[in-house]
Amino acid sequence: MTDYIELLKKNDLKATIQRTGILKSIDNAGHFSIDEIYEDVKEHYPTLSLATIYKNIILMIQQGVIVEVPINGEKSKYELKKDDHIHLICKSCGKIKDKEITKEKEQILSIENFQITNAQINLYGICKECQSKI
Amino acid sequence: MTDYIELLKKNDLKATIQRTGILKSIDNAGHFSIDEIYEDVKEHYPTLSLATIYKNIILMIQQGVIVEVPINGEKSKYELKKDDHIHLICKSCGKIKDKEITKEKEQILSIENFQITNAQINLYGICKECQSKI
DNA sequence: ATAATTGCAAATTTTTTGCAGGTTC
DNA sequence: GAACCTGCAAAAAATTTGCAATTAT
Repeated sequence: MTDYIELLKKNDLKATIQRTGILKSIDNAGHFSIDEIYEDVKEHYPTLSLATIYKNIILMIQQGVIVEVPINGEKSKYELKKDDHIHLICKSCGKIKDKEITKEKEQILSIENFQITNAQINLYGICKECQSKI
Repeated sequence: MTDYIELLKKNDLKATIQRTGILKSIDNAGHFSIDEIYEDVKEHYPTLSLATIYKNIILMIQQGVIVEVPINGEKSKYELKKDDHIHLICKSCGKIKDKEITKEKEQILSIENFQITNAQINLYGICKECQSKI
């Protein structure tokens, strides 16, 4: 259970209840879109406005607290920043699972003459659960 | 030089001049956003409307002619569909380069219990040219 | 106390839609 | 000739902005 107040302050952002709420929501879900965050946080905090979410998503990305996860054909989702990892995106149920990037894989991805700062790897397909539903 | 008329027909789409124009524009540029396509095609075809581009991008993705390339913090770009490959996206100049995924790399990316249909790999960083500009 | 943040409403931007006229096969 | 496509204008959806009141440090 992350301390969101600490996380915000560490990144030069004031710890408002809206921000901790947004972070908690994203963290619980793993990956959440703006609208999903809005619906979720509003439950506990009905006065929250969409504008506040938009402003804060931008800020928190700038400060490196969260990261955008663009998804084909959908609105982007957001996740807490952590080490680069692979997203397994199920085209059937829509769930997103994280998978660690091993040293081996990292090695393979490295490329001459290009200084990589961060990787974004989305693998689209059918997850185990959906495979067995056939 | 691809035959866009053939490409469209093969994928059950009528070969209109707007569609071949859009495809040519994307193909020349490698990766283009809706707005970039619009500005580009309008040069030769001033009556083209944005609505037509939107409609056709959706259709051509459905038919597998083109593919969406989502970019962090920007509007998506689109490219002609081809074998999965890596996008090297320079954070300094914005240029996108394609890099082939070899069979061995593909092997290594494969994951148990997940049936991959397509991969989307974006590596963000600084390209060779921008590195030497320092 | 100060500077930053919120939430509202309005403005802007982006995307979608309906439809009459035109085009492709 | 039938089915499909285009471009327009209008509608809807998504995002940004300005500002007065509130809140965090």
